[in-house]
Amino acid sequence: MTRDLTRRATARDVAQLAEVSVATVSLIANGKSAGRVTPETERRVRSAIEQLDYRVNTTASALAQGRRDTVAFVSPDPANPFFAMVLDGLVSALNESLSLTILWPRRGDDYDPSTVQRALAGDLAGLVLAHPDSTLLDSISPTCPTILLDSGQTRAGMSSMELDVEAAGVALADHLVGLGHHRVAYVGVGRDKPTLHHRRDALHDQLLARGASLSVPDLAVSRMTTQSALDGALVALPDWISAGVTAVVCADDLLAYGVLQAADRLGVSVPGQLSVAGFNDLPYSAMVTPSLTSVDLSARELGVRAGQTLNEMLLGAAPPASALLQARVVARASTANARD
Amino acid sequence: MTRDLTRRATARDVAQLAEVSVATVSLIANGKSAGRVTPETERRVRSAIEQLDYRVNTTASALAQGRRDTVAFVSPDPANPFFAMVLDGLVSALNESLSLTILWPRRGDDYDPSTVQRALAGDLAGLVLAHPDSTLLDSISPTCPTILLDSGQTRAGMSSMELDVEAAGVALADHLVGLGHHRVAYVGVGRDKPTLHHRRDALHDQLLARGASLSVPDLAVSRMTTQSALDGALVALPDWISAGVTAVVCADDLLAYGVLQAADRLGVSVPGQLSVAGFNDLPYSAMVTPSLTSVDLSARELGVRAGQTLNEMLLGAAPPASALLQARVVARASTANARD
DNA sequence: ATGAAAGCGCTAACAG
DNA sequence: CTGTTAGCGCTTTCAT
Repeated sequence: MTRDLTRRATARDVAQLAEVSVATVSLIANGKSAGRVTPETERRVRSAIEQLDYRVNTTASALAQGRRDTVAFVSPDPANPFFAMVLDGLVSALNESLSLTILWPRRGDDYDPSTVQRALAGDLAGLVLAHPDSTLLDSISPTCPTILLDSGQTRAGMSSMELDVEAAGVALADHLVGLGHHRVAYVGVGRDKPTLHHRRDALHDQLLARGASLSVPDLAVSRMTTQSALDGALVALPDWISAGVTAVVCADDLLAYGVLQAADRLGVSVPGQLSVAGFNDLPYSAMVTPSLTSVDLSARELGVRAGQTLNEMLLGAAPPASALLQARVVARASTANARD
Repeated sequence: MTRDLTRRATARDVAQLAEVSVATVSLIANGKSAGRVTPETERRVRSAIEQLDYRVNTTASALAQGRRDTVAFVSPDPANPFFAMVLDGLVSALNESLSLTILWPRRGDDYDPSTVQRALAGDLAGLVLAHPDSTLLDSISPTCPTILLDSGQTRAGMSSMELDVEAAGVALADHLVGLGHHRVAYVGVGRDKPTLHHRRDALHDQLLARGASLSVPDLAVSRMTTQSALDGALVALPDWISAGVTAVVCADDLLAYGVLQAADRLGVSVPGQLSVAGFNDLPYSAMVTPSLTSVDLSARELGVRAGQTLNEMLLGAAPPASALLQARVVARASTANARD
């Protein structure tokens, strides 16, 4: 893209100034001078480095060493705090020497093969795919250690890191049924995301096992946004109420915010008349929506584990078997009992 | 970091297979073959490329061209949605051929010179610094086009992109005084962030001009988090009330959430008894806190503009004068009048 | 202890 | 039209 703005000093410049060879400069610049270079020369070189503000060119260095040092993170939606949390974990866990580049879909809701191809075009040390579509996974073949995050599926040659949706289903069903809820509505997103289906199914199974159920047709909104859920819930809520629904579970807290908002507008009291719960506890849920029950899917932890795993794999460790992360229900203070 | 996992095919491999020279491969792989190569050779080469799953090594390519194609974004806190919004804008605006790498402080609240050094170590096409401390700015010298976001200051050789805090102060003061508020409290963060001081001062000036004022000592919390504001507000709120304060303005919506929460716990009704406002409208504020007034600082737009500016600078345009972005007050439906 | 030299994989003149 | 050649800036044997 750009060439040569205030050209940076090269190792040769330093070598010339310090009157040594580039090899020597290289050694010193990389801290490998231990007992291989006279203190005196070292001093000269360091001074030259400082004087010229020299820094090794990582591109050239990487090429010479045949080394890759960048990990790519691709996620569907930067606006969803879930991915910000994962990213946070990932960045903090990744080895210092690795740098992270992120890719998001240029436009639209979700990323497609071309987004991943953009990533794969660079030569990466590792690749982290958050919530990849199943069709997407079929269309790519990994060229570097690849980690699937919460994809709800596995693929040969890639490691998976899953949220423990089963356990979440158990915990949430326990919680809801324990409060006396039997008729539950579900709000999901109409996309082919295994993890989202999985959340729903796990919950449904557990509800059934406890004599409760998802007793009305799911509300499938088109986008994973609060607005989308608000619009949908404004329409669906009256039906739910008249069908005797006392609790609604959302595939994500973001959707739950919309439902809460709809309830507010329609004069449905939460949690008095209707309990609202969501998967994926967001950082604001606790502070802002005291009436919301969330299932903490440990998004940040997901990122941390992905980072650690990548560190290990890049050091030569074998790709681990799929890992499963714990989930737990965060029931807020004012969550009330169902009254029917 | 890593070497040689399933070695990728090189241009030479392709050349050998297709029985042409690497130069020809290079031309074709870069779409520069227009009328410079026989359809027949091109076909052979393309087939070889496909067969070997060849992709150009971006590291080598970048080195050969003396080109930099990565832009670094460094921000203090991944958990703050403000930066996620900026990032969103940045990614969507940046030229396709540029890739974005992000850096966050390894630990702690804010980034320091070492974080920026980590960025500068790579050779970057551009650098975007969000909310840099003033001391930090003094300690670095840019080696590539550098853009300061909402830093509240300028530096030679770097361009600045500011939120229009003055206008925000006017709008917010208009709004509050229009509702009858005269005694206002302020919640800030005890850090040396010019932009934050600036927000406060702009508001204060405008309040004074309208016969109102920040009539109690600021609450300066230690971290830019909801929890931090909650803790602080639990202590300060009673004092505010007894001092006749009817509105509180926070340096960020994140803090406002904490104040809202504190009000709830202390039985102070919002907006009946106390109006709460925050700078920097977050995506959830509208949905989740109908009683909060926010000043939309157009964070995403900030990222977009930074991206566009970078695109232009990398194409050779001169660094623009500091740009200023519009702000507007988002007053939610239930914002009530002050009653005193 | 230091330097010379051979690449890393690719691109960009320049020849033919 | 296609191949040859000379680097990009750095690392790394291997001599000296």
